[in-house]
Amino acid sequence: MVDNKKTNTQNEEQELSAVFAALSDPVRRAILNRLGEGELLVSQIAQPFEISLQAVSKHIHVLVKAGLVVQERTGRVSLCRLDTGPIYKAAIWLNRYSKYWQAQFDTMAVWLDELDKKRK
Amino acid sequence: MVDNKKTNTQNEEQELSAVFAALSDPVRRAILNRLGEGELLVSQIAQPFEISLQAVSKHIHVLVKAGLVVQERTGRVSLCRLDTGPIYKAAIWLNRYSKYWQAQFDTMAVWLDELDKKRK
DNA sequence: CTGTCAATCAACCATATGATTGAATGTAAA
DNA sequence: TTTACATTCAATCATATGGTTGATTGACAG
Repeated sequence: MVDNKKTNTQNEEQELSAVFAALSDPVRRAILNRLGEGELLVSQIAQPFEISLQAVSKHIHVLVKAGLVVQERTGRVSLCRLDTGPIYKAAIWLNRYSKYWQAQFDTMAVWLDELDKKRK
Repeated sequence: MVDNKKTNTQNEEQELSAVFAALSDPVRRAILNRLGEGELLVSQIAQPFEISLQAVSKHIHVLVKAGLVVQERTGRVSLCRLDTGPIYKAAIWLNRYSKYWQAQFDTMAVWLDELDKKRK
């Protein structure tokens, strides 16, 4: 098996790109939010959206390819659930900027307040 | 000033989309990495890349639009530095999945080990 | 002034993305 | 064994993205 450090790094880079790209779409983030509350069928995921079922199915596929969602087909339905392994890596990458977070901590505090207000 | 809760949420969503989209490109992540070590001119940022200066300039512009980089033009040069405020929001968003992190903590530990090995 | 140089603007191109509609697949129910 | 239903596949379309090259802007040096 040919697999050196450089190749690994490239794979990590690609994986990171796929995760961030998957998270860059509001529909996909909404799907992840709903899956955070429990497993759902494709049709259940699609229900609240105004776009077609096929479009939602494609979004789910993007999430699966990025490793954020696992799909398990039993019979004619397909259960989807979170698989947040790769999100670790994204979070870890973001954490490398933590020293800057400290410097601008007030900004974050303000934003957290706003977020709390919205959730009431 | 017309600005209701729904509009705010949409703005937050768009901002989050812009941040994640900006982070989804390996060149832009590399730029952020380098800026993490200090301020740099556009030409200095472009130097290690094989793509054209114009392409790098466009990448920087994407980072500026996402609010991750601030560009300050003095004379004919343009200093770039990190502005990680919006990264807070991305990190906070990711943290909503922290309960899943706990469940799969072993996976993260393994990945962190690999990361350490790479940095040696 | 005039030429040089950092950076951006502009036009263009190839490919990727997100959506649609219609057909196909395959399981469950009648 | 039909029929209905959940999901995916396929073809198509409009727009976004990332790259190129060439022209433009605007500050500094000779």
